[in-house]
Amino acid sequence: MTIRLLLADDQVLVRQALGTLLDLEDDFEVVAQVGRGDEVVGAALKCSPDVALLDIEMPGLDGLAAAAVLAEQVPGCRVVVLTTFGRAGYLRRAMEAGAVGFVVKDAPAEALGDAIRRVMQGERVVDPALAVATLAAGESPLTARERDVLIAARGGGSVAEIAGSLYLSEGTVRNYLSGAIAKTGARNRMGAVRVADDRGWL
Amino acid sequence: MTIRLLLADDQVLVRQALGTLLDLEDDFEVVAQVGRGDEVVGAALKCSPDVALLDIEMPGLDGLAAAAVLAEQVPGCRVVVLTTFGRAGYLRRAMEAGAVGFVVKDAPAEALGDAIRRVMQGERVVDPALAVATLAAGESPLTARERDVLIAARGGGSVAEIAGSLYLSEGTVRNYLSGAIAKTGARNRMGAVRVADDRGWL
DNA sequence: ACCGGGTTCTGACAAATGTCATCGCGCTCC
DNA sequence: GGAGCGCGATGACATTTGTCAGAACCCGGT
Repeated sequence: MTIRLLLADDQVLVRQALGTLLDLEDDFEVVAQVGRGDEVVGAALKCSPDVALLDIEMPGLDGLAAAAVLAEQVPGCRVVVLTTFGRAGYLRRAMEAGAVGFVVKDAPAEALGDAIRRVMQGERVVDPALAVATLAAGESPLTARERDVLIAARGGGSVAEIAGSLYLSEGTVRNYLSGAIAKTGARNRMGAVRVADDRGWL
Repeated sequence: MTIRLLLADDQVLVRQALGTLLDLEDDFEVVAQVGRGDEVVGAALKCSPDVALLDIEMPGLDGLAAAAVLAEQVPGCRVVVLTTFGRAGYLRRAMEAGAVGFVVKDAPAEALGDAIRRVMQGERVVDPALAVATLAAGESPLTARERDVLIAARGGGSVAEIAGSLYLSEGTVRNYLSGAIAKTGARNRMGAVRVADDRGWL
């Protein structure tokens, strides 16, 4: 009984290479490959894979959102997030989205096959070091609006532009920014954006 | 006569997958795999590959710097840069560093094998669309110091911190920053960092 | 009914940032 | 040898940011 796999990664070369690698294992069979997040569910419905390996950075729909939709619409398919960055917030959000495994791309190749087999046994698989880092980063202390403002600030606009895009007054934006700067422990906007982004609070 | 390959990429999983994929081709043989830029030259000297495939983002020494050293110390080895981002400035710098090929990771797998075979024929291989984008982005208009200041600013520090780290006065830093903001067409530091980074000027 | 917290605003203030003119130094190119 | 350019600095200035206090509103919980 082979394990049927769906592979989603926007980098064609990486996806094909990974597909080849996994197909060489006797008990794996790659039944679908997609390059966009919004193609994941369709492919899963058609090919009914046992496990979906999702990258996070994808056009259309990001891997975390795709994982959430998949968990809801194709409950028989287990989700393993396979991504470049072991950023703390990603892991948290992946788990909230219903993923049962989380593998970073700089793990050795055996770790991936191992993870797939273990999630098929019903286990949850996460790199222990990453799990610790996630707990250390903690829950986001930002309010919803502070988060919005930081996201808008990420593009590099002035307070006036941020205010315009969110339909807020400039003073309000400055207040939220001030709060976010305090909560992140940064000393200015750039630092706050950086810290919040790294911790996965955005 | 098989083509001997050296593979350098910091993500173990991607590297192994790529190695497997390439090894399946009859005329390729992966003779060395490394995960750090500063291991490239040593491995090349020991294994004398015909072509080195280098990722840019690597710890130790970045792929572009590694390419330059390699071109100088192991002239018999052709360099193909294989990277995630088709950022304009990367291509320019790769060529200056002596690379003869440039492949982005979201090209189809055949493109990679094709590129390797063509550089072995003495051709230079670059994705045409990327070449156009590079010409459009143009040469960096930044002076060396403006570039330094922007790099220092990327971390999110204040003018005082940047000045301290570069041993400059605060006024001087403000002047350079001002010049960089004007040249990038941005309206503040964040925008300037963003634009310059995207264009590969950093 | 009251309290607390998040949202939104205002106004005021200090600090940081961005702009400009100007200077001197050293280098290169003609 | 002078013109031009990048580097480094200074000082003055306007603008933008960041901080703080206060006030109104809505909502959920006690």
